[in-house]
Amino acid sequence: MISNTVKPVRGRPKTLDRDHVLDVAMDSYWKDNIGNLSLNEICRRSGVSKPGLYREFSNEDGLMKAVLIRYQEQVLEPVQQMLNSDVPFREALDNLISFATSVNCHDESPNGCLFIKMRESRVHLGKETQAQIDFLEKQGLVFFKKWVERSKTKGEFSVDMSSEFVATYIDAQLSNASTQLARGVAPETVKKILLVAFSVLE
Amino acid sequence: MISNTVKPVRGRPKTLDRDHVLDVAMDSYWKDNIGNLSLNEICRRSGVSKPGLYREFSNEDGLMKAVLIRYQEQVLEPVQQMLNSDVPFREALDNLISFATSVNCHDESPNGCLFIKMRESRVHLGKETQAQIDFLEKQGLVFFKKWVERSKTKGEFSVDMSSEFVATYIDAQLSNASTQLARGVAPETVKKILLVAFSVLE
DNA sequence: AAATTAAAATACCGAGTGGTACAAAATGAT
DNA sequence: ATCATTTTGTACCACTCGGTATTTTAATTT
Repeated sequence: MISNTVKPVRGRPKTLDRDHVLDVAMDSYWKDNIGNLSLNEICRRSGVSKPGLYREFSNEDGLMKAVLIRYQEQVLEPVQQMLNSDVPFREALDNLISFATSVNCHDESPNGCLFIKMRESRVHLGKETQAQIDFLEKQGLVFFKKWVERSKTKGEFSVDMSSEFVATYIDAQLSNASTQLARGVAPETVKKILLVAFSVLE
Repeated sequence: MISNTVKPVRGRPKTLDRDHVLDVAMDSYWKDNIGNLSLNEICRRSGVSKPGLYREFSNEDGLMKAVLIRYQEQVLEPVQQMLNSDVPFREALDNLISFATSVNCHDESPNGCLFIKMRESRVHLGKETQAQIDFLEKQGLVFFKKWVERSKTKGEFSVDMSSEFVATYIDAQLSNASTQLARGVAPETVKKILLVAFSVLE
């Protein structure tokens, strides 16, 4: 948050609100089809001129990467912190299910996890965005793995599976839930499926 | 397959090979991002002029619907027939896993199920295609449900879940597998995940 | 041979894309 | 007041999209 407080000594004062643009862009990518969502549309929605957007984010790739970083900070990090706390495994798993199936938006529109959504269309995004996706994926898997390992040492997890695989399995099931929510499947149904899929972990 | 044998009495003879266009289109939609794949590109790949394609399929929506129907006939139907046979539940489930994780293409490129891929981007497709997707989805769920019910009466399936939910669960897991394959996850990993996810069904 | 019929492809349409050149505007420094 | 500096937005670029009007070509019928 240091970026917006530094003011240049001379020149026309900046009016572009970086955070506002990122909010609008994040919301847009989240709700609409990423591939069909143009920069023009984001400019329209955020009330920013196209050159202004390019000056701030270089190009579409830069904007998407910035959106992903913001998403990590605002949405993913709290979940990871929850996993890092001393919540018992089963309870943390339930929290995870709640996170994954919570309808996070005030209005209608599709839901799901923006990161997973972008990961699914990874190949068609820019290089910077791809790298950020890969980074978040790797980081997420490491988090899951460490969490499982900690739970094993605490004796809360005794299924005979490698922590690595369990992390992959959880990631897969959460991805599935996100995809289904985005498709419009009822959250209760998604929740039921997650419960059954995770029932093998105890 | 009657469509191509009827020959008009007069006029310039037809040279457009409908099946060839459908093959190319199916392959293209399967491997590439559907949203980024233009009719121009399909014309280029199939060696057909654009008006030719429009004469045959009316528009993009018509082509996609035709592709979906072809996919159902060529890929989905054999699977459903397998489920309709008297194969024991567990064996049929294993077959299903094999189907879902088989790398079906000669060359590199992404894999997965085209139907599931199109279902995921349903909202952005044409009306006819949407209707076809809905039809195939409903039909698939009915198939799964009947299969589970038959297995229950045969005593091969004794888990306490409604056949309806089991059908939904299986559909969800297969969708997940398809999405992962399309994303480039190793088929063996996908297979492992499916095995674990389906282990609750026995 | 002429007329009819149908399918062929070229060449175009308006709209939208990601991206940029450029001049007006707004400030501080001289 | 003028200059230097920075941000602003208009207006444009080449390109691609889905879709079509139009003319040419190849066959049968008369």
